[in-house]
Amino acid sequence: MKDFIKVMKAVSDANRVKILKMLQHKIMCVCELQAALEIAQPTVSKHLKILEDAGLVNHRKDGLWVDYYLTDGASSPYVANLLGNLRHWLDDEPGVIELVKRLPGIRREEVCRK
Amino acid sequence: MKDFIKVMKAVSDANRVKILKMLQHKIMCVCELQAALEIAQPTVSKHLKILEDAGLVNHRKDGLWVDYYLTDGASSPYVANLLGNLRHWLDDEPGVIELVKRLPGIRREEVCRK
DNA sequence: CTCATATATTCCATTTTAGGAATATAGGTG
DNA sequence: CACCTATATTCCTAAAATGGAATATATGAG
Repeated sequence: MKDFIKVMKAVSDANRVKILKMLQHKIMCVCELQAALEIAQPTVSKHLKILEDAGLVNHRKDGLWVDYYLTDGASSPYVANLLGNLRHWLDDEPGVIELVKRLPGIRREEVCRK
Repeated sequence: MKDFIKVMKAVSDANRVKILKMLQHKIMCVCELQAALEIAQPTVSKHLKILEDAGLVNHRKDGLWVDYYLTDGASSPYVANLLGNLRHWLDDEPGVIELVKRLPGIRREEVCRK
């Protein structure tokens, strides 16, 4: 029950859902996600931690960057089902369309390093 | 997005999930659900309202009682998918097993009318 | 109409959650 | 080593969620 609720809570926030939808298109580091969502960096990190604790994303270090990507859903049927359905769910959501459209223009070399 | 999140939030609470699992077995009125969950009646009513707003349950009046039952999931693919999967998900959860086992003994004629 | 019962709503307290500013940590460069 | 940058963590505040007591509403009985 706790695992189930942890996963459901993880996808009960618009910014976290947007993160999942973006990661469907490409692996992204924290600063790229931050630039896309236009929220503070610590907020992004905390959302990513919640998603990771739920088994929805994983991370891999690449020098200074930390790349986040969707898991294969092996941690639970809840995760597998959600990640599977989210591949098409919300694709026609205006906020998601807008985000995805801007994704190609968000590259870490330009977005970070202020 | 708002619809999706409303559904996910609705199933992000253990008592609400338990209500859904019980309604898989039989239509129940508020006082039966209250007796099963052992929480205050207003709390049950509020949980039911959240589930109904999300499209997961409906209600029908039967005299003084108000019977709640699972919807057919027609309100959204999120609801349809969740109700479908919840038919088997969490079936081996101790808390759910215990609840379901006690269901036959919870009848409105005995449980209410104090 | 009066009374009793099942449910819904209001109000309040406690807890949880989301967000950001400030700070700490980790890894890279010189 | 010192310094810079990306990320994580801590601390704090505001908003939202949960739960119950008190109250309101609705339906049925007499």
